[in-house]
Order: sequence, then C-alpha cells, then structure tokens
Amino acid sequence: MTRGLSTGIIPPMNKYPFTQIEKKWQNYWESHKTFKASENAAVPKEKRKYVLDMFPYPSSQGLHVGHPEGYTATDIYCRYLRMTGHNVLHPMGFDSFGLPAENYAIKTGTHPKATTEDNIKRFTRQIKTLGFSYDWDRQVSTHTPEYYRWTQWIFLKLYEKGLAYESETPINWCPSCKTGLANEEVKDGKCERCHTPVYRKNIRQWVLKITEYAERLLNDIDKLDWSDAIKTMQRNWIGRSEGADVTFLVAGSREPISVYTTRPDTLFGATYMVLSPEHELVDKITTADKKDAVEAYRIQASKKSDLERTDLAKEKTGVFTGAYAVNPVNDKKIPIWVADYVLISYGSGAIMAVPAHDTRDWEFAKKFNLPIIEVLQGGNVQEAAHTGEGNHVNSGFLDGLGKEDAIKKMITWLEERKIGKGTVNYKLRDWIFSRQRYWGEPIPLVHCDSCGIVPLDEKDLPLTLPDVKSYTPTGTGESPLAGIDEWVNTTCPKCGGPAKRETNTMPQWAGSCWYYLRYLDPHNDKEFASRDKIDYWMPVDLYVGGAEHAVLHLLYARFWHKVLFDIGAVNTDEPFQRLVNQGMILGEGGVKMSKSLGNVINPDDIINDFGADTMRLYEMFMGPLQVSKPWSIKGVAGVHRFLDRVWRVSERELSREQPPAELVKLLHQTIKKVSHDTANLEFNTAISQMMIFINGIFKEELLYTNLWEPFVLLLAPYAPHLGEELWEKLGHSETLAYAAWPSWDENLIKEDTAEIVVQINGKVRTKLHLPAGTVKEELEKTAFAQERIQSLLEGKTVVKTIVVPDKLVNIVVR
RNA sequence: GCGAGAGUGGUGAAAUUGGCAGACACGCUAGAUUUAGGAUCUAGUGCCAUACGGCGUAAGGGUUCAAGUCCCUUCUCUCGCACCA
Repeated sequence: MTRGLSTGIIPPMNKYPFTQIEKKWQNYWESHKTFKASENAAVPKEKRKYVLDMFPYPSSQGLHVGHPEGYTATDIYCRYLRMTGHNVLHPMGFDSFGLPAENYAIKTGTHPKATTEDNIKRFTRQIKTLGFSYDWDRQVSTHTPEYYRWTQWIFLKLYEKGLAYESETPINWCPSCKTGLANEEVKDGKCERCHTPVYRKNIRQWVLKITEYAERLLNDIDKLDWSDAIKTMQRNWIGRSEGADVTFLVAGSREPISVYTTRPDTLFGATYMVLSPEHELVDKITTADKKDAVEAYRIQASKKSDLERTDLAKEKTGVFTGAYAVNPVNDKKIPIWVADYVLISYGSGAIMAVPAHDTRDWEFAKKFNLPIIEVLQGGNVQEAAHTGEGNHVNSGFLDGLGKEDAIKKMITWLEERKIGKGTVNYKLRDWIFSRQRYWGEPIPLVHCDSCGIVPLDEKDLPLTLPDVKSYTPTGTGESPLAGIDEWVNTTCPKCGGPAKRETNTMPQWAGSCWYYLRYLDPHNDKEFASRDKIDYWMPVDLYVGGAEHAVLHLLYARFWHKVLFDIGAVNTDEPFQRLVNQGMILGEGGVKMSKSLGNVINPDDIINDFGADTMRLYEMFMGPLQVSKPWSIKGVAGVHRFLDRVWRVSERELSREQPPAELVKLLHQTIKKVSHDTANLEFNTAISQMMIFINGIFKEELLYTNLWEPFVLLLAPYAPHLGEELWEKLGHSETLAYAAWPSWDENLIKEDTAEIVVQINGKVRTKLHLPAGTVKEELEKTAFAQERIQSLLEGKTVVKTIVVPDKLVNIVVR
C-alpha cells in the first residue's frame, strides 16, 4: 500500500471503499453512455441547457487543481439540471495547438502531434477519474485536420468579407518565442507566455479587422449576464473615446497632418505638434539641418522595447524636426516635434499638444521650453497642467463657454471649413493573426505571381500541416513551413500557374474561437455544424472558466461569432449568455501554486488518497466559486470525514417507518436550501446544509428510507459515485442521473415556535419562545411582562417600541 | 496614475429584505474509547472579565429604533489597464 505517500499526510483509514465505488460507476456511465446528449425535439427550448467549460490546453504537466474547480461546478449544475427535467449538453475537448508542444519538439525532435496526443490521453484519463458527466462522443481537439478544416473555413469567410488583410506595420515581436504577438498577448511590455520583453518589428502579417466590430462588441456587452469585472475589462480594452480629427498643414509644403484629439475645444492652446517616431511624414517634413538628429532619435526609439518605452515615462524625450505646422484656428506657426510618448498605433500617430491642460504635454513643454497657453480657467498652468473643468479663455469664439458646448461648437467650426470632423476612436487594434511558427492551423491562402493572394477553394480544405525536419523558427519572420519546398510550392487555384503557400500559421486563439459550435455537431463533414443543431442548443447558457481569458479568448470568440451571425451561419449575435469566472486555487497559506515553490497539488494524488468525490466536494466547499481561496489538505480530510460518515450512516438498518417530525423538517429545509444553492452555483453553502442534515440524523439508530432516499439524490450531483452506490444500496437498479429531484413542502419547514429577541435600545436582553405568527400586540405585551425587562426599564421612559413579527421586539428608552 | 473588486474568529468561511454576527468546516482544549491510529464518539471554543457584564465585521464619521449589510472620508490588499492624446 502506497496510500498516503503522495499527499504527505496519512489519510484516514479507508472506511468507505471509494476506490472500488468510483471505478465501478465510471465504468457504468461509460458503458451505458449515461450522459449522451441528443436533440430531442419534444423538449421545449427553455428546458434545453448548454453548459460549457473552457477546454484545457493539454500541457505536459497534466491536470492541476484549478481545472477540476470549474469542471466540478458545471458538472454539479448539469447533474442537477438533468434531475430537474432538462436536456443538457455538456461537452469537453482540447485546445491542442500551442507553443509548449512545439518548443518541446524543437528540443527533442518529437513531433508536437505525438506529444499533444499523449497529453490528451493523459488529460482524458485524469478528467474521467473525476466522474464528470460529459458526453465524450462529442469530444473535439483543435489540432486534428477534421477540426481545423473548419477553422480554416471560417478564416476564408473572414477573408471573403474583407476582414482579413496583410500588413507590414510594426508588431510586437517576442525574441524568445520568435513570433509576433497580438496586443492582447503582451502584458507589461512582456510576452505573456515567457515574460521576455517584446519589441517592435516590421513583419508581414495577417491581421483580422476586429476594429470593424468594435462598436458592436462594446454595445452588446450590455446584453450579457457576465460579471461586471469582466464586462468592464472588455469595455476598457475596446476603449471607445469621442473626439475629433483635425488637419494641420505644414508651413511651406502645405503637407496635411491629421491629429486625433478628445478635446478639440482646446485647439487655441495647441502650442506644438508631436509625431510618433514611426510616423510616415517624419522623413518628409524634417528639415535638412535636423535630419541627423531626427534619424538618431528614431533609431534609438525603435531599439527600445515597449517596456522601456513606457517604464521610462517619467522623462520625456523628443527632437525638433525643424518644421512648423499652422494651427488652423489662429494661423499661428507651431513647431513639429518627434517624441516617443506619442504612439503610432493610436489615433493617427500624431497629436496637437496642449501643454496647459494635458499632463504629458505639460511635462514635455517644460522640458523643452515650449510655450504654455492657458485656454481653460481654474488653475495655474505655469505650475501644473490644469486638467479639470473651466471656462474657455484665449480661445476666440469659444471664450466663456464650458467644455461640452465648446467641443460642439469647435467641431461644427472645423466641419464647416472641412479641416476636421467629429470622430470616434478605439484603443482596440486589429488582431494580428499570424504566427511564425509550425504548430498551428495553416492559413489557407496562396501567393500567386499573377493573381496575387488567392484563397483556397473550400473543397480543398483542410490544408494539412506537412511534416518538417526542423521545428526551429527561423526568427527572420518566417515559419518552419517556409523550408518545406514541396509544400510551399503549389499551383494557383485561380490561374493554375505556380504559386506559393502562405507559411504563417494561425495563433492559438483561432481554434478556441468556435469550438463551442463544433461540439454541437462534431462529426459533421459537410458543415462546421448543422443549423438545426445550432438552433437547438445555442446560445451557451452557462460558460465557466478562468478570468485570465477576459480579453483574449472571450473577445476573439465574440468577434468570430458575430461574423458567423452576419453571414447567417448562427442564430445569435452573442455566443455566451452567462459567464462565471472561477477564482484561483492558491497553495497552502494563500500563495500562488508554482513549481518553484513546490506547492503544486496533483489531483491524481488527492483522488488516490481520498477519492474523486472528496476532491469534488472539497473544491466546492472551500468557498464561493468566484473567489480565490487557498488549498488546505486538512480541509480535504474534513470533507472526506463527512463522506465517510455518510457511508457509515448508509450501513444502518433501514426503516420504512415514519421518521420523527424534527427530522422531516430538517430534510425539507435541506432540500430547499440545496435546491436553491445548487441552482445559484452556491455550492459551499449547499454542502454545509448537507453536513447539518447528516449531523442531525447521525444520532438516530435507524435509517429512515423516507429521509435517506431524498438525501441521496441531493448528494448525488456533488458526490456522484457515492450517490449512485447508495442509490443502488436502496434497491434501485437504474442510474439516478435522471431520477426526479426531491421537492420540499413549505408547510413542513415552518417552525411552529419562533424565538423572539427582546432588545432595549438595540441590545438583546432576553429571548421569548412564542408560537409562530403571534400578533404584534401579543409580542409586545409578552415582552414587557418579562421580569428582566421590567427591571431594566425601571426609571426609564419608553419612547417607542418596534415589533417585527417572529423576529424581535425593540424597546427604545431614554 | 486610471478602472474594477475585496477587507468578518487562530484558519477557510456563513449571514433572502437593514432585524440574535461567526452557520458549516479546519485547528485547538478537555474527556471517552483502545480496535495500530493523526481513526471514532462526547463536550467546549470570537475577544476581555472570576463574575455581573462589556467589546467586537480594516479605521473614522453619518443615516436608522436597529448597520457586516445603506451613505461619506481614509487606509490596506487583489486583479486589470497604463504616455490611448
């Protein structure tokens, strides 16, 4: 027996044979296909539920304790739904393209497919040992050609709609992963995956026009039943702002420069302009004598990583181009500078600087001695930028106006003269969609010398990944696919002439953008999913997963779904109606679980020592699903003790007699509480109530069937193996997975006596036990009649008395 | 800096609408049992006080008969964004 070695503590003696029980029922469910879902037309729409887990990346580390948290929550909920008469779709699959398998391939030469499929096997086994009620016949893995055929198909639709384009603009380059990254994959200027600082690099990229959907992605957030935290994050990420584009002309050359500003009303205070170092006009406008200085500055700026560029924000840098622009409102000549505090990627990459009322411009102006002109009253602009409200001054036709009016008036003025217009801007940028790596979906396009870019014909999908000799990225901006001549060289689908395949692959997010649709019809080889099945199940009723996907996966998937909606392929414009983010499970003591701290818990060990039911129950008992909470092996043992007690109770002699009224009441209270809490995903308090129930009947010698049968059904979604075993012990031959959920009788729950708290000035002085429903007058009378109350009231004046039936009497005295 | 969320015993936490703060569990204390037990059972366990009683939900203020819950100020922590013009 090696039991106990793995978790480091000796587990309680195995009083209930969880190992055998769990194996037995897992086999039963699998062989009976107990949880197979089908599209039964007789079930009305509101009784169909699609409950989805975020599918895992099958890493080589296997499952960690964070995975079962969300999976257990949805599993309990699904089992509850089935027992309450719902048709439930609950699938699982794998997000199986990704860098770790490829990096491993570079190191060892093992094909990522082999690693990935081994890991999938391991994950599947681990997930199955937890007894989740997935319909495994619907499992999908995004790396299989049967799956990515349709990922490519959707890409072609995006391309057809003009939502995919090639671009050479600078992108975030991770030198360690040797690939470009989307903005969403950069955190604090570092690669989200490997924490290497990223820098900007010009690479030919495929980009998806997510910005075209920015407004809808923003507005439709309101329709979603998601946490405010995630909704706010998405809104901030989209970052809508209203303002104006204003065109300045370069003095002399009359070259137009467009700037975006949210404060066109401060135009009279614009004392200089700034172009970002990457701005295309820099070369054109820089005067001969400044060429060297400007060029040096641009080179210096381009070498900075994003991290350096933002971290060194305290000290503004910049260089004068020698050129001047004309401020269109007053025809004043203002100098044009180049500075890296202006970003090429936002607005037009150029700004009008209003140092009096913008902190960044103020700092810059102070450093380089540029004029500061106050146009809003209320501060001392020589001392600090005044960014608050104020009436306009020094602003010609805007003088005396407040912010709102002045903005409106200025926009009208600009529009009349055709030198500007009101516009909306977004922080959201287009989604850089190609990766210079091997292990991803090939992009189904070819480059033809005579026809240009030509999409593959749908019937030629999937375009499969060829085998390569070396997985090492070239690092020059081409994927390892570029080295496979026989794959790269092809013929043009349009003209039949020689052509080259696109060698970039799709980012990992591609497959997860639509997997919830493939579950609906995973074996369909005619369509990505049949419309009937989409109509039957969509949208997803409940989606549970970690908050780390707040702006990546969840925004991308919403975008693709809207595109699919627009081409008439799906029935809803949002995929995930309700979203719940589970909290993180921390190590003992509240620190993060990490390999370096050696505090990572392997679910296999817990299952070996305590059983899957204990593992499930413990993770739900720790606290509310949505919050982070620390692991405690003592807590695991405590929950195991509870299940052990349940088992021991079940071994008592069964009695068909009517149980004592007190216990019937306890049962009905328990049914009510567990029903309510399970429906609301408040599993921790539901478990507490079941513990209270067991504590209540534990003292009895007999086990009353009338109490036990309903309780077993309540427990079953939480501890399904034990539930089935106890159900069988009660003489049932069929699974309880579809047994009717117990109902409660409100009359049996009612207490017949109420404990009434008697307070004086809000402090509890005594308690009364009176029949429930006793009228106010009677309560008040009884309260005042109490000896203790009488003595405490001596010498005091009663100001008033508040009576809450069945709750309290509060006597206010002076 | 901006945005969002959270602060309750020794620990994880609970508390429909403002109505007995701390359910349930861990840990701890004492006892029972001796069946190898770190198993099981019983009782106790917010803090101060021998007691009467008092004090307690980050701190301070407010509304109210009554506040963990509502309002204001401050502090701390977590998460997200971060020169977004």
